[in-house]
Amino acid sequence: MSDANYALLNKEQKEAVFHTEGPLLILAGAGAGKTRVLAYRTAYLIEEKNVSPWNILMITFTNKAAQEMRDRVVSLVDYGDSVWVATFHSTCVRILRRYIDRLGYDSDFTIYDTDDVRTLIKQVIQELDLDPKMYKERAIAAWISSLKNDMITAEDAKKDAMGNFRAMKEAQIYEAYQKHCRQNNALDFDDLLLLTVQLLQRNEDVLEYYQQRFKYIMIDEYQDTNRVQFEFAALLAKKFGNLCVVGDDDQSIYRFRGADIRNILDFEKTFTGAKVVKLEQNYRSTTSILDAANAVISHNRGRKNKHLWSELGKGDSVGFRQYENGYQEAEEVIEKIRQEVRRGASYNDFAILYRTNAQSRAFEEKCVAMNVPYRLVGGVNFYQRAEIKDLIAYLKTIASGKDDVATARIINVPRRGIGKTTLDKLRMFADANDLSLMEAIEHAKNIPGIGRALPSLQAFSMIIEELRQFDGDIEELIREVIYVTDYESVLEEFEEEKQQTKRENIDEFLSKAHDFMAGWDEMEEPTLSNFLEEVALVADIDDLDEDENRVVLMTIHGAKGLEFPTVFLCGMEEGLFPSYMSINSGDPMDIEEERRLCYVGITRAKRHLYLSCARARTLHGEVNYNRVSRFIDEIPENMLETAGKGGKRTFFDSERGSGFSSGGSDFSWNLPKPQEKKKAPVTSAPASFGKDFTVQKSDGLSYSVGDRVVHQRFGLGTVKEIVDGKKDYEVLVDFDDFGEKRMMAGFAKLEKAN
DNA sequence: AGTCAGCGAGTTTTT
DNA sequence: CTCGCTGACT
Repeated sequence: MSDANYALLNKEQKEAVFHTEGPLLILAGAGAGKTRVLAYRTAYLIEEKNVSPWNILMITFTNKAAQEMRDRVVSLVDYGDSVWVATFHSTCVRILRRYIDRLGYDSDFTIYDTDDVRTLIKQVIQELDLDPKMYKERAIAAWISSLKNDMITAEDAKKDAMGNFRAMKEAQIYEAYQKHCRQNNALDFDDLLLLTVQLLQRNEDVLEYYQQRFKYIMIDEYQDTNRVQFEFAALLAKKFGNLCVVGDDDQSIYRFRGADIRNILDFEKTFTGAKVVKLEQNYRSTTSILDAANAVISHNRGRKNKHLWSELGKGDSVGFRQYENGYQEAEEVIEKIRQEVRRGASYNDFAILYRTNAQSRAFEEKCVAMNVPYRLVGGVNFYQRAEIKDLIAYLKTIASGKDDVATARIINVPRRGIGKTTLDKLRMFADANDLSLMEAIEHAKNIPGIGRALPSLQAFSMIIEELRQFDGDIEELIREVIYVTDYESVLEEFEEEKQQTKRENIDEFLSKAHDFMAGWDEMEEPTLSNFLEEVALVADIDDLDEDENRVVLMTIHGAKGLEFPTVFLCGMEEGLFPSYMSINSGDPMDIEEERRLCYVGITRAKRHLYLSCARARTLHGEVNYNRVSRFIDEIPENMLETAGKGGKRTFFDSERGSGFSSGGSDFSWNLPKPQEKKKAPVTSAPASFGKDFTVQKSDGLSYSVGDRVVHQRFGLGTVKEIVDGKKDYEVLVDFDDFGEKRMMAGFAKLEKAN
């Protein structure tokens, strides 16, 4: 009947699963099976305790984790898909969409990412006539975020700032920023949580409704919750008290983002009578790897005492190498991977982890050069790329027009001769008449002194109006935006290679829109604002597909919650990891956080762990000479396999037998001697890197008027007309099932049908 | 009024 | 090295 087999659980796991009533803290070490415990606990509640799936709330940090959890629960128990599994942020959005009018916002609010926030703050600083050198939007944004995380409002900040000039100015920026957000009907990430808590606090009926609905609440990664998140959970759980949190204080790595480790450390104090279960058996890693992890983390103070152990045997020793520079490090790591693949390993057995995104470049270059397929996670978030943000800004403006940040972004993209002066006038006019920027544009002819810009503004206004009338799905709408705005001309300003990347990104964006439309039956409705919301709340990690046969490159932060057979932890250098910032801050807690990060990195490895660093590293065009990281020193020497007696100096092809291997493993660190190495046979690496895409050169098309062509989405059709545009062809196709469509050849991916 | 070129400054991790 | 801004030019 049930697929949940509770006998598979160990003693502690059972304890956690069967303890359903009252507050419960599950301290789950890395790889101790917490996802399984949460999924089983949910199944148990539904099957054995007759709890309705509808009454269960599970909160995770990423959409990916939520999806995995949902899949797990669905596979275990009937009606598992009725359990509310979501991230903090999307949970809050869902609540706010329904009730935010109680706080004076419209329910079609847009969501600001960090970029939008900075743009707006910069604008506010200007408006307040403050020196941008003194007040940097980056720092102010971080400051406002941390206040919001601690539930401190602008009014509170102003009170606290009394008598302090600078603090007063900063509080004013906060206040003005918040005012603009409200005018633009926009919420930043922190608002999503903060406003939800305020909503619940101020509206007894809403609170009552959700308390009643979520009788059982579970929160994953509890060590990374901040003050608002804590408040949100505590508020919802207050009525029934069934709050189950899972976390590991040793894996708390988001203090910089406001996470408060005390949430987990003080759980028992806050929720009196809480039961605590410790999961210390690790099912992921070998003892060698766990020993190294334990050795490092034991240097931290103020942690809950626990000791991970494993039954998986000793396994290979942890390897360590110091290379001359970052390029060499990258080359040898990639070469090692190639070697292992030749011996039967798969590319997706490997992850290359590093502290900062800047380190990814060397690895990427070597992957390309050495024909190793890879997947880069992180860096600049896909949706933050300029061309994508432009298109999103168009969509936002089309959808509501209240978001001035979006409108201002695209008002002159492509160039329409609407410059700073005109923008300033528009802003003044909008401000004086209580209009949005878009509304001001629509009334441009009433603005005195608008001068030559008037025709351009009217043209812009027409374009937006036209797009608002457009009848079609989101993917088609985006194509239409590109077409009617002549977005091509924006791309053409860049050099060939960059254009290429940008086109790929736009293609990917189109296919995401397509997927969104295709998958809509699972969601409420495929509206534009739903699409924009989804787009705002995705994290890089969310679309990592572990089944893809590629080496994964990402930061250690990104790797939390994941596991790989072989992990390369690179850049183990003082100043890089731990970071320069954390060493210089003077706050020992900063170093402790770095140490926890190191612990997270180490514990991602299942079978093989290779640590490495470089003597010299080029960063922003400057060469730095770094000492070996203190974290390496914290691992007893006998636990590390270094190369030769010179140890840390040598590369892995030094002497025979001095390689990274030990314990009779079939993996070894020995490489071919340099001369053999020159032209290693090309492996079976698929010749695809990064994203898949088809290139459609604009010189010459494979089809002509009258030809039958196939479109990815619209199927078969007949080419009616081809117009030679500036750089791309504009093609008119009469599709059998969809009628006539006009499209840019570069984006349409049309193929001649036979 | 808008655009372009040259100069200076800044760079941890991200829902 | 790349982004963003200031100041000169069209």
